[in-house]
Formats: sequence, C-alpha cells, structure tokens
Amino acid sequence: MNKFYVTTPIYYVNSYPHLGHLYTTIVADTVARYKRQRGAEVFFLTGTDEHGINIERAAEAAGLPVQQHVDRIVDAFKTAFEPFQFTNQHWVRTTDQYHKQGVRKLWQHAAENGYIYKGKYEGWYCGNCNEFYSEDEAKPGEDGTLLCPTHDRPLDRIAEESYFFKLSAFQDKLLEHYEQNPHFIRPETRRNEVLSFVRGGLNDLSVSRVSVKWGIPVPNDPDHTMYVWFDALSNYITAIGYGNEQFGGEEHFKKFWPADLQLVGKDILRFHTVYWPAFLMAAGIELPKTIYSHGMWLSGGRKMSKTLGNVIDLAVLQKHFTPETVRYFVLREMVFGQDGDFTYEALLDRVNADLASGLGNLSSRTLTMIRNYCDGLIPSAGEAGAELSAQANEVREAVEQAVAAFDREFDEYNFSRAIETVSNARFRVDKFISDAKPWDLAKDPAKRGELELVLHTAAESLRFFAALLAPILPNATQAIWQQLGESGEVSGVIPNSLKWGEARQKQIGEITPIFPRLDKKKVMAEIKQEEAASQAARAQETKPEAPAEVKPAEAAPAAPAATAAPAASQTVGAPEGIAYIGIEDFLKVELRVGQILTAEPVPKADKLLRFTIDLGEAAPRQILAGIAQYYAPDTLIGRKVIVVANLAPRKLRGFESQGMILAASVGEEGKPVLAGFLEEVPNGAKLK
RNA sequence: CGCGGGGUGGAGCAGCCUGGUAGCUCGUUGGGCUCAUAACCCAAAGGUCGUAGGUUCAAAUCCUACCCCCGCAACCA
Repeated sequence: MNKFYVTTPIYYVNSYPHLGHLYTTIVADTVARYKRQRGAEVFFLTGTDEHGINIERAAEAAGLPVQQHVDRIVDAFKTAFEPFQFTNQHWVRTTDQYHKQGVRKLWQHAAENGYIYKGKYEGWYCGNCNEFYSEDEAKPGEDGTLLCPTHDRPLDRIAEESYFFKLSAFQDKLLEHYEQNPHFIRPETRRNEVLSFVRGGLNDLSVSRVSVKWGIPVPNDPDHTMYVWFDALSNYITAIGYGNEQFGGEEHFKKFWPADLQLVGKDILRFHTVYWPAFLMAAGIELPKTIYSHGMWLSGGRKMSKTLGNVIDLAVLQKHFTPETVRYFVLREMVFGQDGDFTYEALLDRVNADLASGLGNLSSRTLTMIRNYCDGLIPSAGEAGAELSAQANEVREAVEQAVAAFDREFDEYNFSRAIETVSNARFRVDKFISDAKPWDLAKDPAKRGELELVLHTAAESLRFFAALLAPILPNATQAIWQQLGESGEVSGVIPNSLKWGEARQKQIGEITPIFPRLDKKKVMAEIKQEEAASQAARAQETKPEAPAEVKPAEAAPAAPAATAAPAASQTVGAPEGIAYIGIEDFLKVELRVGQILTAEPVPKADKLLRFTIDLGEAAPRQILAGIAQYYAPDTLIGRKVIVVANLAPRKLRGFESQGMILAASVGEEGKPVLAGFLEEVPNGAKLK
C-alpha cells in the first residue's frame, strides 16, 4: 500500500503561534496534499507539547489551573491555523490520555531492554525555587559560595534521584544508521552537524525530575515525572496508535509507522536526530525515514525578536494576505532547508508578479477570449499552418516537461524549484499567446482553426498548471479548474495522468479574478501603521497574556535612537511590590568616585571593556564592565564614574574585576548610560 | 584557533555537491500589443560571482590562505 506519514513538531505552548509554526505546518500540509493527490494514503499530524515546569509556572502567573491555561493557548494555535485549512488528520496534545498511555509503554519497553536506570542527578539546588541551577546560572556570593539568582540564598549541593536514559549506548548504532541512511537527516549540512556532534561522544540523559509535577509520571514510580522531551517526542508514535487504542491502536500504528517525513526547525535538530532515534532503538522500534530540518525565517535580515520589534504579526499578515498567497510565498521564496528573509515588500512583489500578473492573468485572458470568441466552449485543437502548429507543440512539450520536473523537484522537497518549473512553462504560454495574437485571428473567419488551436493550447496549459499547483494553492486552483468547466476536485487529479487534449467542448464557468492585484504602496502604508499600533499594544500587555519564552531573546546591538517610539512603559524587571531595606543595608554598599585611567576592549568578548580606575587608593583598580557595544574605550578615559568599591572580586573572561561601574539601564535592550557628576569631585569620594 | 551560515548586475536571491554559454524576481530604459487583473511580449543597460594564490584544456563551481557580514555559544560585578 502506498502510505505517507508526515509530521510537524508539536508546538510548545509557552508561546503564542508565530510565523515559524505557521511555516512548518504549511510545508507539512503542502506535502500531505501533494502525496494525497498522487494517490497515497496520507496521515498528517501536528499538535501541541503541553508539559513541563515552564508551563506550570506560566499558568501560575496567569492565575489559572494548568489544564485551563494550556487549553487557552492550544485554542490560540487552532484559531491562528484555522484560516489555512490544514488537512491534518489529527491534532495531538501531550495532555491527551492515549498519549500518556503510549509514552508509558515506550518507557517500559526501553526500561525492560535495560536502557533506563535510576541514578543521581547532581546539581546546585534552591529549596525556595525547587529548582536546580547550573554554576553559570547561579550567582557567586562573597565568599565564593553560589547563590540562587532569584532568592539570593546559598544553593545546596543536592543529588536528586533521577532516571537516566543510556544514550551513551547508542553512539555507534546511531552513527551506523546515519552512514547507512544518507537521507535520514536532511539537508546535508545538518547531517554533518549531527555526525560531528555524535562523534564527539554522548552522555546519558537525565529523563525524569522529582521537582516537576506537570507531566507524565514514570511507570511504577509516580514521584518521578518524565523529562519533557521524552514525553514530547513520543507523540509521533502515540498519536497513531502506539501503546494505546487511538485510531484502532497497534494495527493503525503499523500501517503508518515509520514516518516518511518529520519536519523540524534547526533549533530542535539534535532532539529529533539523536535522542528520538535512540529512544526508538531502545524500545526496538523502527526509525523514521527522513528528518528534514528547515531554515528559519528572518525579518529584514535579522532573527525575529520581540526586543527588536521585527516580528511578523500574524494578525497583520492575515489581514492583508490570503492564506493561499502566504503559502505560495513561503514555499516559493525560501530555498527549503536554508534560512529565508521575510519581508512584506517581497511578499507583495511575489503575489503581484507570480500570482496576479502571472497565473491569475493568464487564466483571465484565456477564459475571456474563449468566452468572447468561442461562445464559452473550450475549442478542440484546430487545424493550423505548420509554424503555428510547431509553436503549439512546443508549448505542449514545455507544459508536459514541467509536469515531470515539478514532481522530480517536489519529491526532493525543492519546493521553490518545483514552483519555478511551473512559472517557466507559464512564461512560454504567455509568449505563445502574444505571438499568435488570437484577437487578430478572431477577426478573420478563415483563421478559425488557428484561433482554436491557440485557445485550446492555452486552456490545456492552464488545466495542467491548476493540477500541479493544487497542493500549494488549493482554493485558487480549484477556482481555475471550475472556470475551465471541469468538474470534481482538482486535488484528486494526478497531474501525471492528465492527457493533453482531453478538455474540449466544455462550457467554461463564470470568470472571476483569481488573485486580485494588491496596491503595494497602500498596503505597505497600512501595514506600517498596524505594526506600530500592535507594538505599542504589546508594550502595554501584562504578563498573563504573554508567557515568557524559554530562551530569553538575545539582546542585540545597534538600532538605538531611531526606534525611540513614545517609549511608554519600559519597566525593567518590574518587582512585585517594593522590598524595603533599612539604611544599614544601604550603608553596606560602598560607592566611590573613580576616574577612568585606561580603557580597552577585552579580547573574545563582545560586551566587555576593561578599565583601570583611580579610586583615590594606592593603586588603581582593574574593573570590567559590559558596555563595549555602547561606548568606545577612548572616549571614556578621564571620565569620572561611580564605582561600587566593596563588591566581591570576580573573574570575567580571564580578568579579575574589582568593583562595578554604575550605569542606568535604558530601554528594553538595557542600554547602559554611565552615571556621573555635574560638578568636579575628587577621586575616592564616598557617596551616601 | 569555540560552533554554524553567508559574501553572485541597483535591491533580494538561485546556481556550487555532479567544473564547460552566469539564471530568477523586483527595479531602470526603449519598443510592441490590446485578449487580459495598467496585464502580456520583445529588446537594452547593468556582474573581473569578497580578496589572493593553486589544481585543470577549462573554476562562481574543486583546494589553500586571508578579509568582511550574520546567527549561536561565551561575555554584561
């Protein structure tokens, strides 16, 4: 049987849907439609990953029971996806019962085979937070002890009981699998990355936590909760019936597993190409055929980030562009596997050029002529002179070759190239029409045969294009299909089996514009306005609506001043209420006036500057500060600054910093502005 | 020597694995056409494919070194 199982990652519900989620799902949906159209029985899965400590906390912050909180975000995903009419058979949620059941089964199998063992997970633990911190995350105390970054209390060295997955046992097996299945990880560059990672050695993986409650309990040891990735990755098998009765259970699972294509973003490549196959091997389950890592969408050449304010707002996007045009754009514009730049200008250009002026206009001109010259009946190929016949033949060949080339490229997931083959054939048709001038032929009854040949050829080309592009533009191609007088669903037509010349004497349908032309200037102006508005709104937004991302957005350099919008409420780390301290606490801090004697960048550090500062002491002090991106060292020499003089020394990038320079932290980027004095002050003067 | 991606006509990109006329979209200029969504067709201008070496009959493509940009990591006492 010809089956095809395609998955997207399940989306972590710690953030609201964004372009990246949409993109992966569009790709998966397009592949699913493509395979289905060609007769495969397709199972297309997407869903949400809903467990873990982050979710638990976000719910707490939102003041909701966790399940209710995740339900809300899942709804947001479904709502955002709804207009795109994705054809997924199922939406898996890791909070679903059958999933939990299946995951436990997987765990048990792995355990029975000896790949899960109980051990101790050692780390620095804060009793207040109930969490482990790495030495990097922890705050160094005065005497070298490590402090909790949130509570400022000493961390305990604790060994927590934890289950471990014997990842180390799979290094060779994985490498062997990669070698023998060159298409297991795609594209090539990603494969190489993983190869070198695995060759570097694999450590066993801690796969349970006693400190986390929101998750799936470990079988026979309910104090332990499974590590979220073990839980999440399993969805690809549990959702189709592994270890449960979902869709009929085992039989259904056997029918669709192994997955034919698992799409992932390159940020989660390692989990899917190392951990995931190792989990499967441990339980004796076959591995998926291909893990394809796609690129990321950048915005204006930069990674999208809330801090930079260059995130593509889905609401704005959907207001101006139909789901179909967005689908077309992301598939056409990005070379699959590489990063791509998403700009509204490029989107507008693409839509106007390829769809409005291109496919839409070809459809419009062809059908209009058939209506006007042929009473709306698609003509048979008429008799014509040698030259015109030759040209018509050439067009036919170009279209038929496009059919073959499209499938060839698409099967390799070269979506942009597959689409290009159609565009190239389309250019040929437009040229043919312009050269043959059917509007002139129509004036001369003697040229009836030639006229019919031209229009027949154009209509047939259009019919083929509609079938080819159906997975990418499901609604538009169906509209063209119907306007050509065809019945049924174009999504069920195999382009390869279409026969040239079949469409004749069919009554065309009502002609309507398929892709209206967009007014670039007008749309861009509106978008700019809406983006500004939504950004202002986001700035006002309170926590519960915007759960924190796992990875805090990177503070990026540059872009000061100009973006200084009416900087509404840019509170930096707003405390929940003020924790008052007494004067005695303040007096513990020794602030002194210092003068910068030397300043130079620290090698291999982007943000650090190294100073020697005269505090009126016998010898100047060496102090480091993370302001290199905002101050040129030379300009600071001689400047008077305020220094925390009794801060415990700390080594940074190999240099000991004997104090701290005070600066205001401005804006979301935390741009530093050095504190100083308006009058002359002597070095070493104490502040109080 | 931390890891990775990239430098191709004015802009944005493909081509590089599997050397052999440098291609696409937008933009510019001139012309044609009028069926069509001011669309379509033709023509032109514009590139020493980051730099320097090397391999080769032949290099954007393979090799070496270097320069620059962008992510990640590190780094903001």
